[in-house]
Amino acid sequence: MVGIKDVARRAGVSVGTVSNVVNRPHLVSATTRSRVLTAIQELGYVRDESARQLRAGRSRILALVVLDLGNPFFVDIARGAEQAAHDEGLHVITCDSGQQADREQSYLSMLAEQRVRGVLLSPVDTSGVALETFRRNEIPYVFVDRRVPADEASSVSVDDVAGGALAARHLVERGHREIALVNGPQILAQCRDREAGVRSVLADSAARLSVLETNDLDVASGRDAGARLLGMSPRPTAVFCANDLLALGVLQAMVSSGVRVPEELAIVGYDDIEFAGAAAVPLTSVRQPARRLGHRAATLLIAETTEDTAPPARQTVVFEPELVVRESTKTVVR
Amino acid sequence: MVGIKDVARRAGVSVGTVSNVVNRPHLVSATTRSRVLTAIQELGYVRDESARQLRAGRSRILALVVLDLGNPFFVDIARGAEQAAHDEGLHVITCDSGQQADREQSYLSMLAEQRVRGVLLSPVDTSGVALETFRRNEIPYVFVDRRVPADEASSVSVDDVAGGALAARHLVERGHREIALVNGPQILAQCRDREAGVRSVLADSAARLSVLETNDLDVASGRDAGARLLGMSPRPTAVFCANDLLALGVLQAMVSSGVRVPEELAIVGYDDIEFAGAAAVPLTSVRQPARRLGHRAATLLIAETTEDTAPPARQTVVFEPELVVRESTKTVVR
DNA sequence: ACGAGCGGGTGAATCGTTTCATACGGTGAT
DNA sequence: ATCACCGTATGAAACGATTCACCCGCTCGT
Repeated sequence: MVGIKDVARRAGVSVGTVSNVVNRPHLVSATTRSRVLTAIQELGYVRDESARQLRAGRSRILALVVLDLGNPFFVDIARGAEQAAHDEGLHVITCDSGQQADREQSYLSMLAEQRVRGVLLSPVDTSGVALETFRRNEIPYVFVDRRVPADEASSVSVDDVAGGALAARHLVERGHREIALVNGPQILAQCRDREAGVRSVLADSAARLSVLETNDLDVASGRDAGARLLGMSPRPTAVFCANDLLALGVLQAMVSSGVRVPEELAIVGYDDIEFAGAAAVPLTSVRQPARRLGHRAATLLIAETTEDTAPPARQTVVFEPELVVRESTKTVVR
Repeated sequence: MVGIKDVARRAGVSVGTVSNVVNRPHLVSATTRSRVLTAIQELGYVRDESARQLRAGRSRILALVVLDLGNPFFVDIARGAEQAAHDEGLHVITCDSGQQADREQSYLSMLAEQRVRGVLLSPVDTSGVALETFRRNEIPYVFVDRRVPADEASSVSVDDVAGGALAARHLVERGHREIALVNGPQILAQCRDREAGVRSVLADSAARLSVLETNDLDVASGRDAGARLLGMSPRPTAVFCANDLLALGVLQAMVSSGVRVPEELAIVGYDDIEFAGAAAVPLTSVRQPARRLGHRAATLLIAETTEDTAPPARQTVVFEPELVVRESTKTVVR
């Protein structure tokens, strides 16, 4: 494998000069520079980032660890983050923890060993012990889609309590009195918060809430929940699902067993992924600004890594969710 | 930042011994080992992969470059690849080229600089010049979802010609005579092949084909194509879309302008992503074994990187697609 | 005429790890 | 008594790039 020494020999200069040509071309005379550049061309020299990084002590890579890449919501976050990173000449690598604490931990260890420049994290493990390593080694991290106290770290999130409330209020206003919540696992703060939002609204209403908890936040779990929903009595007239994948699963279960949506069951989802509007019955959903979330989080993280002077103050950014009403809740009860 | 030297000092041993504790524990006596391990614990030592890699000459990372992470098909490929890599103690980083040759090139350069162990590539750029670097530096690569001659590289793909034919035959058998193909850009081999499959079937039939080409393979492009479709006369009675995202877009356009599916327009998609079955009208689609694709490709790649003896023979794996019939083509014409 | 300053270039030290030749005390065979 | 060997531990060389102190040959100001 060709290294900087080979280039230097070929061009008849020292390795220092080659390095300068690559990194600070203005320090090198035009003639030498072109001689070096042709040598690089001819040999097909590609610089070795690991050596570069060893010397520099840190890499040019940001990491993003998400809960589920199968959820387009997180893909959008990734896109926002990548865009912000790209503008700074950094790269983002995205890791899918699949909502499993051990996989998350495995990725985090890997990232620490890689000495990534910083980490964007949408955590499973709420305890934060996994981050001890980063703290010790001064690798900055920013939480995405999860609010944390500002003294702990910066975070960029969407107000999930408000989002849950938005959905619940909508259903109550439509006249529903038997409402179900199909929620993901309680370890996820998003799920806890959305439920809290729902409860805060329903407490002041005449509506009754039943909660079905699923293991995963995916379509298959939604189908299961849908099946369970069908067996309930009294059967709810409306269901709020903790995300759109669940909602699509529930909807599939209804369609396949001939239950009409929204006449017999109204459905509200969460995230407003692109597929929500294309569903069997277009889904009412709580929209989150995913791309902006990712972009903003990456921007914050980058600011923390470029510590010209003092480390910048931690920030807690909270976006507001927005209700998008579609067919799946078009009916009014009573 | 704490390094191996700090650990060595703390434990009162040499750096070589610390390295042995971490990498070949059996070479170290139990007492020394535990002394070193506690030192590691106390100091919170995390080994530096870049140094490790510099010495080793290559990393423990595989890369996967896909056309569009917004397409669940590629997410499934990624999952399959990750699983295969994980079993070998390797990690996969996934890059989204967004079907743009320049972004693809940018990622490939980055990966070469990182000296990744190998690359799984679903290429935009058909020319393959981008791979010159990998060839020179002996970084193995395997094509995913794209067949190439075996003397060039291994590849794992699905027979797109057969897939296109499958869809077309299905529509012809249903009695359709005016068929439209909503296809993605011709630079993508997948699109060319699927079209070829369609044409091979329609040539022997009484059906007429009109082709609408889109710039991207996403839902928005599908909506546009749907709108164009509505303006055609005679209007096709069936449409085959080069992937499910396009199909969902077309379907949305039909629903929002009151055209009944499948009565007025039958739709066939491609990939059979999870959302296809949950669509407004569940989509007939050509299923591809995405996970197996990724898993097999990674397995092949790994085999190429562990060159015990001679480099293994290049392989060309081609899976067969499968038609999944749903509501969107349930009608019979005439 | 002499030193300061400058553009352009050099080469060695450095980053943190792995690995390999070497050392050393002890044991068993000859 | 000598030697070979074993288990264990050591320390230095290597990996490839960056960086920094230094050097050389010029020009310019005084």
